[in-house]
Amino acid sequence: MTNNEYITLLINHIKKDVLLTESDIIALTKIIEIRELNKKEFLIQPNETSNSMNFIAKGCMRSFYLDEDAQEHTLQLGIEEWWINDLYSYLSRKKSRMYVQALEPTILVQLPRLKLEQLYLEVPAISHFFRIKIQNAYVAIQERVIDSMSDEAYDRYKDFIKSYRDIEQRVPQYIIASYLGVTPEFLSYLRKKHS
Amino acid sequence: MTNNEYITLLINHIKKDVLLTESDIIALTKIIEIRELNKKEFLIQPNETSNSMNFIAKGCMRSFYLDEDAQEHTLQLGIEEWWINDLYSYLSRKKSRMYVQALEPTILVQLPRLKLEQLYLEVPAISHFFRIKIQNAYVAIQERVIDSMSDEAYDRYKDFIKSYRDIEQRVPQYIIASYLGVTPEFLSYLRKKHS
DNA sequence: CTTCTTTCTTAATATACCTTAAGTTTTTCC
DNA sequence: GGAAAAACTTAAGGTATATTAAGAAAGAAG
Repeated sequence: MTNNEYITLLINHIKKDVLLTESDIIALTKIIEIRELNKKEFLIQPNETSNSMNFIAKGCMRSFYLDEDAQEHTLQLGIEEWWINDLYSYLSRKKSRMYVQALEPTILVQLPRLKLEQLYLEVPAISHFFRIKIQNAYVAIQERVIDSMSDEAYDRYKDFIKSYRDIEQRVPQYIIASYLGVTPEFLSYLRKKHS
Repeated sequence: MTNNEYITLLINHIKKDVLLTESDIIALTKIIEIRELNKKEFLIQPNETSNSMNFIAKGCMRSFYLDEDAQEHTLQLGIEEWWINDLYSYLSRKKSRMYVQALEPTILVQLPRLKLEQLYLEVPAISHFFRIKIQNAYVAIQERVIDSMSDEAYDRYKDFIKSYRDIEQRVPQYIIASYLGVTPEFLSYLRKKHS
């Protein structure tokens, strides 16, 4: 795929939620940056600040953090046409405590914050689009709090598969375990027991 | 306290984050509604839709939901000068699955959504203020996901006390237990063990 | 194709947390 | 102030999940 095709993917994605005129699209296209990541490469690391919105045009990404015992906890996963970020750092402009990492060779369509905020003034539809996205992110994370309170790990695993059907096949089990908050050994045990 | 004092409390609260002119304050005041709740009374119940932003002028509130086993899970707590809501329902305009309940006799300063959205057009500072609030809510809930992944319940309890120092004394232990995701018996055991 | 590395599984032992039940303390309300 | 209700504690026995360690399978690299 060419860069233009990646940009078209983003534009069609946005058009699912809001109307864009030709001039909106031109203004949007002007601020786009394409970023390629190798497998395992980091987009964001602790103490960096997120300065862009990142649309996955190709590949697979995750965000995670390390606890005091250096255990990984995966917070978010994404594949083609999902957004990935440390939204905390992006919104608050504070330093991230997280890693955002490519799990496969990945191509991102990026919108840098400063230019994007300028664009909001010119193209209200884009502002509206991101308001919706941030609301959805809020809803999703609240869903995650609720799911994580279901103390049966197998129920959480079923919830995970429901929300991430397409992703489950593409990421290693140990990352799913770190998303669910169990050890890989226990996830392996659960999968055997219920199959 | 009189209604005017409750309104002043809200205005001063907003002024901590954004500048308000006299005419902004007048426009804001026009849309305000005061709501009194008895102890244990519900502001929101499942299948209702949240249609206002709710500022606690006096009292103590919580939001919680019931899981399939009818267990309560407390998601948010708040006292004077905190906001309480099912922000999911408010933002998405969908039916809530949660309860929002007064834990003490409570007085809310409410801003109804339709009028508030009109006000955003007239008074950008108010729009800006709520953008900040919703970003903060996002940050807080992400914090909560991260905290809830610390699998040592006593660590979560210490985190809870750090973020809710003023609230801990005012709410029953069993609600704290339902916030932490443990049984009241186990919380009681932990408190004894670590004291 | 072969070797090295990463990921996944199995199983034994250990522990955090739950369930139940009963007793105690605190709060509510007439 | 006293009775009833609500909240808190204690303890015994049970279950879900962690830890450790070792081997098997799958993937990456030369």
